[in-house]
Amino acid sequence: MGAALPEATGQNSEVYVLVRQASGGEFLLDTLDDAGTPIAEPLRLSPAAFSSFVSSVEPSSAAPRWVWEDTAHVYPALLAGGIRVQRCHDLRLCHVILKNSALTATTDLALAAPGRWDLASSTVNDLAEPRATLFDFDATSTDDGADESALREFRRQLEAVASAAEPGRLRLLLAAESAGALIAAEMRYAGLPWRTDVHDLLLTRELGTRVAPGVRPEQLEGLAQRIRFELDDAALNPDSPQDLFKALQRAGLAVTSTRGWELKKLQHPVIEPLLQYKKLSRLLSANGWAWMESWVVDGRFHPDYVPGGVVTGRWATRGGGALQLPRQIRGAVVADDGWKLVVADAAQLEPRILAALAQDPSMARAGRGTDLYAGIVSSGVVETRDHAKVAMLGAMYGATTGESGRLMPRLARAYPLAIALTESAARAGERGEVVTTRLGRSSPTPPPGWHETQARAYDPAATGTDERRARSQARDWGRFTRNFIVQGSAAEWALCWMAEIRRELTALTRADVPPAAAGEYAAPAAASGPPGARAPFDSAPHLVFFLHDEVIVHTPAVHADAVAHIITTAADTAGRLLFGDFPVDFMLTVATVDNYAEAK
DNA sequence: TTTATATGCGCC
DNA sequence: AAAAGGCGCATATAAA
Repeated sequence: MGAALPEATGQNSEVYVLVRQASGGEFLLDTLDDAGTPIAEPLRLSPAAFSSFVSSVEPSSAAPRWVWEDTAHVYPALLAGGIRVQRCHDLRLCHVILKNSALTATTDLALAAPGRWDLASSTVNDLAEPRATLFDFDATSTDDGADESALREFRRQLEAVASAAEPGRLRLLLAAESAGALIAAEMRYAGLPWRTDVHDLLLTRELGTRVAPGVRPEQLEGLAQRIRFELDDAALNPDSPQDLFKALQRAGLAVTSTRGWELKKLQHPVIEPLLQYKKLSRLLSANGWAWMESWVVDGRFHPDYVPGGVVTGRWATRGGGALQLPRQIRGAVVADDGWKLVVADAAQLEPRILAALAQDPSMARAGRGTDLYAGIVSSGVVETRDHAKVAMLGAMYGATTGESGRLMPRLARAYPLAIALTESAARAGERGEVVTTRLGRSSPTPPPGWHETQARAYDPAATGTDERRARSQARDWGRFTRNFIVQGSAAEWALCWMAEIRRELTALTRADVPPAAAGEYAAPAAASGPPGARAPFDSAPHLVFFLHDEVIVHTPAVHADAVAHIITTAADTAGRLLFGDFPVDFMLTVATVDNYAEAK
């Protein structure tokens, strides 16, 4: 195992190691400079030798940036061997960004026909099990002659960034997106500590004792009986929207659906038990005992995050619903003995992002050192915090009616730059144009048929219906682009925040764990925590949960204060990375707790 | 019987 | 009064 990495050749240059998997399962490694030029002999390694190689260069400061097609494909196997990497470049995720970005619109990469790099990530199967090889990574060309090899793709990506309008921003975005992929794999591997006994207790208190699948628990059955009595329908199945709708009509209730928010407005003895039934029924079906059985393993919930799964750059999930974990059951998230959860939430993240995007000094000032909505109130813009909040949401989502629409003009007077930015993003969308986030992620083009509908409204023969349809469709897309720049830029801030947290957490305890000697691949030590604790996450603080603007770090109690400090500092760093010296605060609420329900 | 769509509600 | 921007998931129901 004598292959050492060459020294970096300059201050700003980076050493990349492109990792490809050959059809036989062997790994092909190319050491490249930041132009994609080989600077060492390629290596061909067995899977074990590959793990050994990675662990021999990590976590040294001389470790390269690993370049691979799909983090979710390669990284779980390394983690299963107790090996983490510091940095990577996820070709598939970066391809999507560069292909769509307005900043790289004229590059070869953006102009190329769709190929295999445009395929969505395939699903990952078992934890820590690498998937079957999907592509022959030895192949350098496809039938149409296009060279789609990983090396060629990587070079095209480097070239696209280098010739982009804002290469610095894109470099940061690609690094952050790739760090997100590492974090997602690590969080899934480590898992969120989950007490099934506490979960069961919460369920039993709400629903009654546990019953077999398909059987209505006691509390739900009682509510169903009350609903049947109040609607005078002994055979009613409250789980059937159709049946329920008819029964409500028969009882003289003028409803157009069975949605909760519509029922809430009505006065009738059935409403209270019905709303309660819906609430409990949701708990049972979404996060009941069946969910517990299939998603909690050895005291850990393993959320399956999908980085970049949403057009705006937000993450999605695939099974398990980690991004919709209801408040009702957060008490089951309990730190291990001797450990703590540090729960941090970015307060009013999106308005602060908007203030910074628009470089609006007044809005930035409203959020300085305080709750931003309170700051808007104390500036005399509106009377209450609720009004401030609903007005801001309206500005970012495009409300035109209701209370939110009424308050908007006052917001526009107080914060002209911020509101002008949201309006200009909306107008761009209405014209069918693309908008771009702070770091360079661009919105998709309107859906098929959109332009045709717009064109039809300008035809001399256009009817009123044509015009109304076109106007409504244009406004819909304008609301999307208006929100895109804020939500997408907030997602970028969150990625930078998490990447900083991860980096600093690693540094915090690195001294505790001596790096393996070069060429020696140490088997992971036996886990010291509960059965579900997995090395290397059984001894050091690590991220376990992410929810758009919120993170949870599971940490040995002795490190909790240091972790809280790292999280707070990382928020400032993320703000500077995106917005330089523009003076906007990114405030956090940070709580060190034993269980998630205690936070907030 | 299996597969696709609709509904309703959870999260930010 | 209505119910915004982004989603995922379970269940019921319709279609194949």
